[in-house]
Amino acid sequence: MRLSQYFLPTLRENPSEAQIVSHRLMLRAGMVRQSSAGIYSWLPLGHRVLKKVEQIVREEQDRAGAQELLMPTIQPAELWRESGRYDDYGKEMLRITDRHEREMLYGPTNEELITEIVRASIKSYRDLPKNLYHIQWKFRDEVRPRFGVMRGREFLMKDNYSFDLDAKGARHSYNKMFIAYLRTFARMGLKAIPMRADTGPIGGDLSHEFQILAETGESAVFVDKAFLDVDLLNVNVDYDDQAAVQRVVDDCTRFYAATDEKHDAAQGAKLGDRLVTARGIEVGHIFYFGTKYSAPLKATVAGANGETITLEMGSYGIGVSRLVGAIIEASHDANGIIWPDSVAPFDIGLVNLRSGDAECDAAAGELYAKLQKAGKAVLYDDRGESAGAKFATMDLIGLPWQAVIGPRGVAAGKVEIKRRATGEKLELPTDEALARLAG
RNA sequence: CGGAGCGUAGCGCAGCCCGGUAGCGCAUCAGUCUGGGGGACUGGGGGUCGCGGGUUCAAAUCCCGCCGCUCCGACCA
Repeated sequence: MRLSQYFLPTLRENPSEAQIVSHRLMLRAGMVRQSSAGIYSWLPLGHRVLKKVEQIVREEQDRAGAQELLMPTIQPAELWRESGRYDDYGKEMLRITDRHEREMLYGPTNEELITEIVRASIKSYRDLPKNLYHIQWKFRDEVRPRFGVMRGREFLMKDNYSFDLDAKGARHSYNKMFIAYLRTFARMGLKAIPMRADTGPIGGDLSHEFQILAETGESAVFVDKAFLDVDLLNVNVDYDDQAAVQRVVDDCTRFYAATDEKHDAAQGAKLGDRLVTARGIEVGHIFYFGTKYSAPLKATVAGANGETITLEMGSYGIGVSRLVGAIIEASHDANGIIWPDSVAPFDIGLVNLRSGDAECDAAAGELYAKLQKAGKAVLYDDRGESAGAKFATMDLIGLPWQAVIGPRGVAAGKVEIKRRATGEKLELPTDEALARLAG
């Protein structure tokens, strides 16, 4: 993509409404624009990141055996009356009336809808277990949206729902998601710590939140220092091996870690100076809640002996749009964003320091074509801006690699490449630079 | 939902107290010079001062109402 043609409205100054770093940088880097409180448009650069994050989530869900579907954003109030949550949910739920005066709502979550789908179509114990997910926009009418995309009212969320015959099967479904979550966050360069969590209005008796430690986190968290050394980034296991899966989960929960609501002061005190108090950004939440929805909604199947079995359910959420902000909170410096390779909107930023100069244009154009041919996503800054402006833009938008072509380098047959994360710069002969970047 | 603050050009702000018909920096457009970390100069364009009402000869400025946004707290992926 040529930057001269790309829609990338960067801002030199900080918009006054943005208080935290990820919000400021997303606005400045031209990733999002606010439409109204807590509701954002995703501009091309932000949209690319959102899609990358979404795709990683999708791949790890698929790997763990979940199946993707897509449910609507608008749901009938009727269903929510069946589960009893229509009144429980309160003002956070956006209620809508259609032209026929039917009561509808913009879904804040999908337990009712998925349960209806399953109860209508799954009738036999032989059809279980099932784990179904979708990645869809949700709306929760927060009293006080803030922190940009991290606490919006409209947000993109992956949510899935497991259906099992018994508690043992449900536990395994839960454990698989636990591991899928660790893998998902690790692929985004994030260390998300699983913590025993409050189950909230969704209910249930087994729940973990996945928290990224960051100063701007919304809630206080308490962690055993030893936990910070546990390798959560290289989890790999055969999902069908129930015992092995359980061992991994046990291993990753062996140290104390709790959110504010679940924190046990006495247990924390026992840790002494091993207790770390920090703040966390919640990027995922998993629940096992048994028959909380399947019972009132009558989601049952026939068992082997013709008996009626009420389904055991769990639900699992990942805040996809929130993750984009969370990644920035975890990875930035004074000059801008530092994207982990896996979610970067482009792999390489190619800077032509002297657009309009025949030799520079030719060298940059050639490198641009070759990198693209090698399968790399390249943002080519071919604008007539000054060198400083181009460097500042590249640092701001945080592409993992920068390749710089200028008259000095062209004369010597060299290209300078810079790693955004470390600032390390290397001046290499053109073909070596190409090999390095294309590798 | 309680408390506070702010709405003036795309962004950041001044002007408001003490009424006289709008200004600065950045961005933007044209041109010239520049050219390895948001460069310089010259000349342009862009604002029903959030909306509605009131006071006044005259309102960005004073008064009333509304709307929006932000911050602190209680609540949430």
